[in-house]
Amino acid sequence: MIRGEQTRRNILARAVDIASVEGLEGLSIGRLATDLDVSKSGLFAHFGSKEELQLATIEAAARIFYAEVIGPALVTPPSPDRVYHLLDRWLAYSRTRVFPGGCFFARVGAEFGGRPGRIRDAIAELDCTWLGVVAQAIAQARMESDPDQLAFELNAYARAANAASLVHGDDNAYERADRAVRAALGR
Amino acid sequence: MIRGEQTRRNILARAVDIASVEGLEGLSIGRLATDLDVSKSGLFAHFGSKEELQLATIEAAARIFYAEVIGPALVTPPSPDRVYHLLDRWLAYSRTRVFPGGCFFARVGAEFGGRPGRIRDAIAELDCTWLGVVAQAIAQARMESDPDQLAFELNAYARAANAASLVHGDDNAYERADRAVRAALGR
DNA sequence: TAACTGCACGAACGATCGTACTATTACCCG
DNA sequence: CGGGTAATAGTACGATCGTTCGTGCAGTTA
Repeated sequence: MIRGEQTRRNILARAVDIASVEGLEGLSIGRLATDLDVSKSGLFAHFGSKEELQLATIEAAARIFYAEVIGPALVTPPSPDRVYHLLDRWLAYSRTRVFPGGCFFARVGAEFGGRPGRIRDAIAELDCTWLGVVAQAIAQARMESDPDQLAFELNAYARAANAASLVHGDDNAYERADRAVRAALGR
Repeated sequence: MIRGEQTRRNILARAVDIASVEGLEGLSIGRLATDLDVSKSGLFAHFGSKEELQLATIEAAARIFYAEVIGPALVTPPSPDRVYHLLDRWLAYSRTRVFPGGCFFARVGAEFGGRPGRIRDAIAELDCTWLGVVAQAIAQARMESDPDQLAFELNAYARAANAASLVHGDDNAYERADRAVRAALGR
């Protein structure tokens, strides 16, 4: 019981890193097993199918995201500061490469966006959750008549910075995003 | 010459559609050949390697993008209208699924963003070109002291709408993006 | 000690990947 | 019309994909 659970944890810890760069399709069982020095069949037995491995990887990434971004930002009491803190944590989460391939969800969202199925559904739900947290923080701070609209715009800045930094290999976009966030929040 | 060129065109026309959904890695030569009812080896001979096929596919997608977005918008003379027109064409390009998987460059940019190489370089250059066109239009309209900053924000709205519509399967995000663009342009 | 359970292993499956050859067709030019 | 070249087809390769199966080892329970 205990031994198996620890192995599973190790597998997923490595899986999220690989998937953030190579995608959930590029995450091959053989490659993952080789990296971890375990047998392909032993690893496979933990999940039963590739799709289950992919879903478990998304779950693991979501936990990391929550611990890195949402959790820390929610220590700030409801206020405009909390909204800024959420975005600031998100930008740091991308910039410091909590996942080596940048934002995990941007990577796999683009991969499965055009393909309906359980994986896309899981990603969509997590995206809704994140946007919901931001919108609620905005609503609680009473800083905007349309919290969802502002949440959309703030999230757009963050995602754009993540994408630009990855493609162009520099950090300039994060400064642009920070400036845009501050302007949108009236700072 | 003529016969071969036409075949190449047919191949790339199908390739961009597949790659916009499955990515440039998911674009397999066998699958592509089957779809087009040609032999795998005959198709392969046109490019010599998979990477060359991928680069040619990016080139073909860029031409379509130019014809669908940049070209039409540039008929509007330099002005705030031109800036809005550029963004409006972009949103239509994504919403009407000129590529079945949404924006081709968002898809493959996420795929190769974390992986240096010729493909990422090609994507980065095209991204720079697009942002440059938008920034120049802003500068010519003299609507902002920092055209690059505004171009970043407008592009962010568009990309976010593309991603959201794909993942969530609805068109709401395009209205949010349009609202954000109009607000940013002071309309 | 005997039976059972959880976990990982190696070997092998058929399918598909990108790529390399050779053979065959189809077209252009003299 | 015939010869040469460009374009396509055919076949085969080694590698890797996801998956299945049977087996052995470790630890717990009876």
